[in-house]
Amino acid sequence: MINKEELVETLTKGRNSAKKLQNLLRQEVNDDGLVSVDELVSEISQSFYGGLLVLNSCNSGELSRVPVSARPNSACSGDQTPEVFTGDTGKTPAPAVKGRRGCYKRRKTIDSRVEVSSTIEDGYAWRKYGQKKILNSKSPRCYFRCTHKQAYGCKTVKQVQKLEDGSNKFHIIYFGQHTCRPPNTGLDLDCNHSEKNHNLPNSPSTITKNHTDPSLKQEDLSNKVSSASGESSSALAWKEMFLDDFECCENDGSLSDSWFDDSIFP
DNA sequence: TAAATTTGACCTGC
DNA sequence: GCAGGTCAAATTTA
Repeated sequence: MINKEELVETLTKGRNSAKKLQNLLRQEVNDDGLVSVDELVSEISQSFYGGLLVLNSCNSGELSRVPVSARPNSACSGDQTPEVFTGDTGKTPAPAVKGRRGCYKRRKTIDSRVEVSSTIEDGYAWRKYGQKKILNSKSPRCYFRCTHKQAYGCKTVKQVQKLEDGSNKFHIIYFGQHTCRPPNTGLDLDCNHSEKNHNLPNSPSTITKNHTDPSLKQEDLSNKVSSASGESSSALAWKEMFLDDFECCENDGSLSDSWFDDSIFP
């Protein structure tokens, strides 16, 4: 019997080590050698990622999500997000009452992936741009786009909806892949803009601020943010933070649909 | 004061 | 016609 969780962890660790090795080699090889080093390490990285995908494909349980830090960075070189038109749709839009509101094209479900997680945190910074009550669903659906959409044209969006099976988990659908830096790693394989990305604020504060207990004092929230914004462990810290909130509410019996309605899904 | 969130309006696709 | 997805003004927050 394979301990899959341990296997995923091991593969992820191996892949991260490959990244570090690449960064080290980059400092020591000349331009001629750089290409082959990059190719080699990328191949290693892709192999790890492929292994993780295989694992996840035959796993519908807790391992249903590939750790964000293990995603291949190749996505940085190409934006596959379905185009969201903000103006020119090919058709002549009816004159809007206010500006050009609503001139867009609905995204398709291709290039999307689904996750079920106990937390909506994934290490990336998201900005909420909408919320919608869904028919026959108690929980509204929230819409997020990458915070770096403007800065780097990262068109990744995600939809988050609380599951109604009583598991307090979230159904998350991602559209497109990030063209900004990987989450909280500080390590880039082949992002053309890796240098400037390293200076980007990428804390998950955006998405978490309104997704924690609203009764939380501001200084407490700040403390949690700062303590969770470390380079290597921030994702874990934020996950723990969420779990703390959930457990806290569960313990006093306040973790109910109304809790989500008022805080995460007001 | 800038950035993020909320929320009603508007548009697309089925 | 309806449900869902996105926009953007208003509001809130740091």
